[in-house]
Amino acid sequence: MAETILTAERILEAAEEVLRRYGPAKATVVDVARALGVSHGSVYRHFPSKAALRDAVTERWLARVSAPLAAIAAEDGPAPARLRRWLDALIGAKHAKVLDDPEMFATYMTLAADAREVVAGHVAALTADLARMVADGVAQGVFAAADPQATGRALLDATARFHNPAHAAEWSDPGIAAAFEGVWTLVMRGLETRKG
Amino acid sequence: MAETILTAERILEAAEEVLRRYGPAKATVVDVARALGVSHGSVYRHFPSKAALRDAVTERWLARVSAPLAAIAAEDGPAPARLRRWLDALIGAKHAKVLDDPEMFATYMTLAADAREVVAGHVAALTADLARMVADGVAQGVFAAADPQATGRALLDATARFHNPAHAAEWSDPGIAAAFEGVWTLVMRGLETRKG
DNA sequence: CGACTAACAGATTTCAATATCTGTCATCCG
DNA sequence: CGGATGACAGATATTGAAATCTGTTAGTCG
Repeated sequence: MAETILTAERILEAAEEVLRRYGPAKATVVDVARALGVSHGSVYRHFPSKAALRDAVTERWLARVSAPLAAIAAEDGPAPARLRRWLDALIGAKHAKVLDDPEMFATYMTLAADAREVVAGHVAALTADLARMVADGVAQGVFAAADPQATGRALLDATARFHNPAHAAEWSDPGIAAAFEGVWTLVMRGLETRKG
Repeated sequence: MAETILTAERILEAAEEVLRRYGPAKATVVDVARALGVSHGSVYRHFPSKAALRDAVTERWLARVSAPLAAIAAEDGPAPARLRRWLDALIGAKHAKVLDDPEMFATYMTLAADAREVVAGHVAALTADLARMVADGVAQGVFAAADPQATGRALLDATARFHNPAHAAEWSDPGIAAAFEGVWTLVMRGLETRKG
């Protein structure tokens, strides 16, 4: 299997492993090439720069987060429960990642800070999921929202403390779950259609 | 004036100036003492450690932010407008600080990261302001909230993107004001009493 | 011919020596 | 005697020379 042809995919695999081992500060293109048994020049045939390689690693990682969420957003059934499931999945996935591999999480935070464009795409995908569920809720007559896209974004922003990595240090706070319930209650009340 | 007796207050003043000049990484207790024309041993008569001195500087800074907010929270009049004024003041103050002295803002972010307890007190003060306004709104019959304290905290959390320094990099985004309006609309709708 | 290598220039990082800092304390001064 | 000093030990930071890395390209190999 070491005889396989060198592909972008194999390079990404090796880059992820090298990042896991050495961390973002010490992982070099030379290390990645060494792990693959090729010269570092070969890596530059597939990625124009170290930054591009890191961006691609980041994109893969974010895709693994957003794929299952898109599946939830696309489900049938009542929008409110689906929205809750989606948020629980997003928040649960993030919290689990910090818990069971804090160093790798810190590594990805560093990568993401340098990959603003890739992150913007990820945020757009999440917003689209939320907008879809809001629109579904409006169609079902359970949500009131003039602009589902804007409301989707508002939901993402309002819950930032619970899923945005910038707040990761707060996730070990014992009151974090209660705090999320507080925000959930508030925004659900803001989303619901009025009775009477 | 250089003949004034050495007080904690004068040390804090000098420490702030030294931090402004050298930044958090290079500012030393020796620098502070030098600025005051005393030996660094004298500084340790007033503060038990460099960390305690930094904490005190941080506390002063946070107090300058929260004092005007407490005044707004304590005003009379309709709670919704007051709440909006309070949030505008908080967000406006933070954004102004980054805009007109980004380096000092970064310095304070570094200090705050090491002064978790002091920051917790600041957050508690802000939450108390919000809880008070929510409770006032309930008394005025314009807000519905079972637990004003929890709802106050939910408001702070839901608006974190717009005032928490961890998000400072996003504040130059041209869409940030619109994003705040989106969250404001959503949470106000969640706060209002239901008609009919 | 096309994937890969290897050598290179300039930029960045590492490492160990040197200098500075933190926190303490015996001592000094008014 | 209360407030300040300055010298000290151990920890931390700075510095500059040497090593390594990034990105390019001329050239090798199948």
